[in-house]
Amino acid sequence: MALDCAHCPVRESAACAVLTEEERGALARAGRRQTLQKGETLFAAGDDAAGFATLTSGALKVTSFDEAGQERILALVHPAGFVGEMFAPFARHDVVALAPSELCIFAARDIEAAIDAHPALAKALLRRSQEDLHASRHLLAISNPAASVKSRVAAFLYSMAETASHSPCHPATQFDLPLTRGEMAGLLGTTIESVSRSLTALERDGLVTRNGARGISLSDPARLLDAA
Amino acid sequence: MALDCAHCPVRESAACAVLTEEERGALARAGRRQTLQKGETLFAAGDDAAGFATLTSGALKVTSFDEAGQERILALVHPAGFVGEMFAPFARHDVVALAPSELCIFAARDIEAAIDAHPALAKALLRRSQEDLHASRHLLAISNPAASVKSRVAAFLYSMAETASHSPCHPATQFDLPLTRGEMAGLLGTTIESVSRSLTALERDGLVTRNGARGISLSDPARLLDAA
DNA sequence: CGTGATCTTGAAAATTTTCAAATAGAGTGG
DNA sequence: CCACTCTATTTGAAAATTTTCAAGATCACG
Repeated sequence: MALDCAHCPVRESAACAVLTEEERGALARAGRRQTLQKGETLFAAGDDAAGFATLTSGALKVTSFDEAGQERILALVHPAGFVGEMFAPFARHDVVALAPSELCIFAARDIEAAIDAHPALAKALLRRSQEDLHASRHLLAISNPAASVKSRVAAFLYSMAETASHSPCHPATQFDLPLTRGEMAGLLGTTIESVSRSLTALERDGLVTRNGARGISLSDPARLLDAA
Repeated sequence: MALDCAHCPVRESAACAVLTEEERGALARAGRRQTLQKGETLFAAGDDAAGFATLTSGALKVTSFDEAGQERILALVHPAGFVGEMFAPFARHDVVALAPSELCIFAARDIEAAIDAHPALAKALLRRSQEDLHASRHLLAISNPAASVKSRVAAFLYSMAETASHSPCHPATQFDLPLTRGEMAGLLGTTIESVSRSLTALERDGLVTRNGARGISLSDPARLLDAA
């Protein structure tokens, strides 16, 4: 399906927002729209012709598998996020939909041509890449094995509260987790059971209220940050 | 001290290599050379006027501290690497020399002007940022708390063997660790003692030979990757 | 309302950390 | 050049955390 930027929910915030109408139109003609069901794979590690994509709705995970076949989630991608390994000859990680998702996908050569043709796009992608780098380092910090599982879960909940919030400075006090227990375990480097026990403990401490398996309420999100 | 690109050891590989002689000269006049002793801080978290730097020799670490004051190493920077948080209003992490180091440093506004003036520079920085992102995700994968400390140490040694090698595809079989046990622990999210015990165990398994505290020999580096 | 999947809880087993002490190394001043 | 001292590393044993294995409890949905 061709792209229709006029109705794109992330037209203000995605990297392509820096282009003029005409430039964006030209890029849009090169790309196409794709829908993914929960669990479907966008790119698989080893693909040598993987392209690039901007997520317009839904959520993705970037994952790797260790020798034992254990999945580790390396990144979450939210709407307006951009995925694809620029300058790498093939994809090094799997990218899978966490929820029903819509994307604009582009062939590698089209993105490269657009970068060369539109300096503003290169700069916008640089900005986004730096944000991804920061997010990756943040995940590295909150998944520190030296910290207890409980504090890792608490730090993750705080991050999710920030992500769920639409105001930039204040975390949301109520939201639904986009991940299963197993995915949270894969992100934090622990087990389903330990995540579950940590949530129970945080609830017992009065830091969190659970509404079903996915719903989270936080009366004072900041207190999560100094949870043991 | 002013910059002298003609004798720069990374003039072929750093981001500025994509500039013409004249462009690079102009940028060089805006920057200056700085030397750091081991342990000295280049940028500190919270600095609001942190700039940017290309490392020409030595090694740096990018670190954060958790609430308990525990250091976590988020990244290692090698020669030709570029540090500085573009698009962020202040530095979010500390950057400290692991060894005597030399750098070219630039003010934020000069780099921003150069990005706008030279599209090739924006593209080169985008490439480098993507490499940093990949390195960060690789660290996330090898420091997975779900894996045993021994396998994390083994994966780290393999990474260091790749870094130490000057041929792109084959890891070095002999090299010196640039990190103390404490720094390795901070990188892998464990303790000094556990790192030490893991090295002893890997040596007992015949995967590694130690020469003093820092020297490492690997008869078959690839075997490290499936070390339990 | 089943039914399968996801989540929670319990108790034993395993790993890792902590605390304590011994050893090895690097640098210094005699 | 050697003894000394300070730091970094290794090793040991107990304590703590986490994982594993095994059931239950809940939830989403057809």
